[in-house]
Amino acid sequence: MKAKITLKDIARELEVSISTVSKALKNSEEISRDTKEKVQAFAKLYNYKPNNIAISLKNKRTKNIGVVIPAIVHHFFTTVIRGIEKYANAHGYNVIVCLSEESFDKEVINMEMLANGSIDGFIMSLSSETQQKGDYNHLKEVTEQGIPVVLFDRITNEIDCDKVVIDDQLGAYMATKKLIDQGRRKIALITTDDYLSVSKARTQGYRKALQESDVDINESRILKLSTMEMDEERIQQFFDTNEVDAVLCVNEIFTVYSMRLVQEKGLDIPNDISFIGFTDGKLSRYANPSLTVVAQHGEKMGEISAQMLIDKVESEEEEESFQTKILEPTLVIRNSTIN
Amino acid sequence: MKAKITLKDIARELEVSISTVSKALKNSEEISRDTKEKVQAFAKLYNYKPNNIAISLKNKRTKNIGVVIPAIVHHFFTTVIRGIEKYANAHGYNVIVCLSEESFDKEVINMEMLANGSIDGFIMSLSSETQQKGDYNHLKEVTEQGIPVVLFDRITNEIDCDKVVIDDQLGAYMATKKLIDQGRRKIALITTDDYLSVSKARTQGYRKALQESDVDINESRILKLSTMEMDEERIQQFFDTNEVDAVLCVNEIFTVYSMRLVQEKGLDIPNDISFIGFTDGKLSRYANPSLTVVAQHGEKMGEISAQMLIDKVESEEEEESFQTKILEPTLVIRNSTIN
DNA sequence: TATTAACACGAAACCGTTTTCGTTTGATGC
DNA sequence: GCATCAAACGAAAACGGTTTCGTGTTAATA
Repeated sequence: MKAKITLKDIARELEVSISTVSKALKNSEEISRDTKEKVQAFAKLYNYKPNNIAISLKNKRTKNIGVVIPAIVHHFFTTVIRGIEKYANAHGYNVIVCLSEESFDKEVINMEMLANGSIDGFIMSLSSETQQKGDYNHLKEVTEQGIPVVLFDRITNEIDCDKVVIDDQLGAYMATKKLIDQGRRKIALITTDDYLSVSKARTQGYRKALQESDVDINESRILKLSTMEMDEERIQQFFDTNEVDAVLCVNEIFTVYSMRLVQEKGLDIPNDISFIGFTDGKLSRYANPSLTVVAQHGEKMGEISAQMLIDKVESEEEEESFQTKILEPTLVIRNSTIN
Repeated sequence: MKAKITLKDIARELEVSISTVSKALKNSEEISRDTKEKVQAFAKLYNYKPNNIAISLKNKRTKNIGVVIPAIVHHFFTTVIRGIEKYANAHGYNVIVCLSEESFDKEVINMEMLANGSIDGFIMSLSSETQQKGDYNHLKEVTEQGIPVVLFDRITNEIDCDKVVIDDQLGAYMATKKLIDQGRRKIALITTDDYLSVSKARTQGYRKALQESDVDINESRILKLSTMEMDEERIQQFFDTNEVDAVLCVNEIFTVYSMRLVQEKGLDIPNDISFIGFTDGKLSRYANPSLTVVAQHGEKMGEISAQMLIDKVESEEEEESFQTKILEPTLVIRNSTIN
C-alpha cells in the first residue's frame, strides 16, 4: 500500500521548500527551468495529485454540488440528476445526492449536513411534507449564509433564489385541450393534494381548459391521492363510481395503473377512453398501449439548474438577482389517445 | 448575509483561546462549568456548526462515500443507490454519485477525481466498456492507496476487494426451469454480450437448466444485444425468424418491448408464449400483462454494499480479508407466465 | 512556610495546500 | 567599488478545526 504523496514529501526528497514545489507544479515564472523540470518529473513519477480537501479548505470552494430531492425511484428525478451530473461533471463539479424521501425532517438534516462546508451550492426539489407544512426556514438559513440555491420542479415563492420549472399549468392545459378536441367531455383528473406546487398548477391548467371550452367541471371527476403511496383501492373505487371517457394523470404510475383497471373492465384504449400522463419515462414508452404524455424534459431541467447554480457559485458579484426559468412542456402523442 | 461563524470568532468574542472554545463545545472535563456554559450558549445563539472540510483535513476522513455506476435511468441501479443512501445516511455518511455512462474513460476520470481526498471509499459497478476492455488499473491504483472498494453486480475477479452480487446463474436457472416445468421447450434468451459478468452468468444458468432437463440448446434462440441501446430492429427480426414459446430476458426493457412485439403478432401472453425478465421494477409491475421476474433485490444490495464499505472504512485493522456476498434471487410470479 | 497536586486554560503543532512577502545571490550600471 | 535590480527560492501565514503539552493559579498538604 503506497500512501498518497504530498507536497511536503516531494520537498523533502528534492531538498527544496514546499512553496517551491507548489510553484514549480503550477509552472510559475518564479522558478527556474531546472527546478521545475526536476519537480514535475518527480511528481509525475510518484503520481502526485493534490489533495482536494486541503484545496477546498484553502479557497473555500469544494467543487461539489448538493442535490436534495424527494425520491430517486421516479423517472423524472432520475433524468434531472442525469442532466445535473452531465453539466456539473463537464465543469469539474461532483454531485452529492441526498434523498429526503418526502420527509421534512430528512430534508432539513441533509441540508444541514451539506451546508457545513461540503458543497458550494444546492439544487433541490421540495419534499411533499415541506410543501405541506410551508416551513422553509432551512432554505432561508442557507441562502442567508450566502450559499446559492436553485429550486426545480417543486418550488416555493417564499424563497428568493433561482428556479427552474416547466409550465405545469400549460402542460395540463395542452393535454386537456387535446382530449376535448377529440370529443371527450367526461375528463377525469387523477392528481395529488394541492399543497404540491406542481399538482396545483396542473389542476389549474385542467380547469382552465375545460372552462374555455365550456365543458362543465364535475368535481367528482377529480381524484386527489397521496404522493407517498399508490392507493390502488381508491383508484379502483374511482373508476367504479365515475363514468369517464378520458383521464389525465399527473404521473406515470397513476396512468399505467389506471389503464390496466379500465382494460380489465373491458374498455378499449383509446377508443372507449383516452389517457394522458405526465413524465416521458420508460413506463410510458413501453406501456400497452404506449402512453401519450406531457414531457417534462427532466434532463434539460437538470442541466439548466446546474448551469444556473454554477454561474452563481462562480460569479464574484454580490448582486442579488434571481431568475425563474420556465420550460415549455411538450405533448408526446402515442397510442393512449386517438390518432 | 450572515457568514458562518468559526471557533476563532467565538474565541475573540468571549476573550478565551480557540482551544478552550473547542474543548468547551466538546464538553471536555478540562474546562470549568462556567466557561463551558458561556461558550455553548454563545455557540447556540450564533448557530455555530463546525466546518466539515477542516475536520476532514484534520482526521483524514471525509464521511463521504463515492458511488460510481454506469447509469441511473435503470431501475436496478436506482434501487441500489437508495439502499446505499439509506444505510450511509443512517451512519453519518454522504453519498457522492458519479455516472460512468458505460464509458471506461468516464469511469477512470470520476474515480481519480474522487480518490484525491473527496471520499473514504468506493462502491461501484463496472461500466460495460471496462468489462469489455478488461482494464482494471484504475481500481488497482485506488486499492493500493488503501482506499476501500466494494464492487456490486458488475464485478471482476481481477481485483481483491469486497463484492456483492446476486447469484445470476441461479436466477436464470430458476427462471428457465420454471418455463420448462410449464412445458415450454423452445425457450429464447435475450441477453447482452458475454463480457458483461452478469450476462455471462445468466447465460450459463439458462444453459444449465436446459441441459439438466435434456432440452436441446438451439443457439439461434440466443440473442445478444448491446448494453447501450435498444436495438428494436434486431429484436423484431429475431421474433420474425424464430419460433419460441417462452422468453427469458436479462432486463426489463428487453422484456417489455418483446412482449409488445409478440402481442402485435396476435400471440397471447402467457398462453401462447411466456415471458420472464430480470429486475423487479415498475416496468415489470405495471406492464400488461404484469411480468414474472427474477428479483435482484437492489435496495438490499445497496445496503449491504454500504455496510461492508463502512465497516472497512471504520476498522483500524490492516488485515486484508475480503468477502464476496452472494444474494439469492427471488422469482416473482405474475401474469406473463402461466399460473 | 515550602511543596505539591488539581484545576483551568493557552500555545502551538498539525492536516495539505496557496500565496504573499521577504531574502540571498550574482549581474549590471555608473 | 558601490548601489540597484532581477532571478530564484524560502519562511510563514492562512484556511478551521483537534489535540498534546505545557503553565499559571489556587488550595491542600507536610
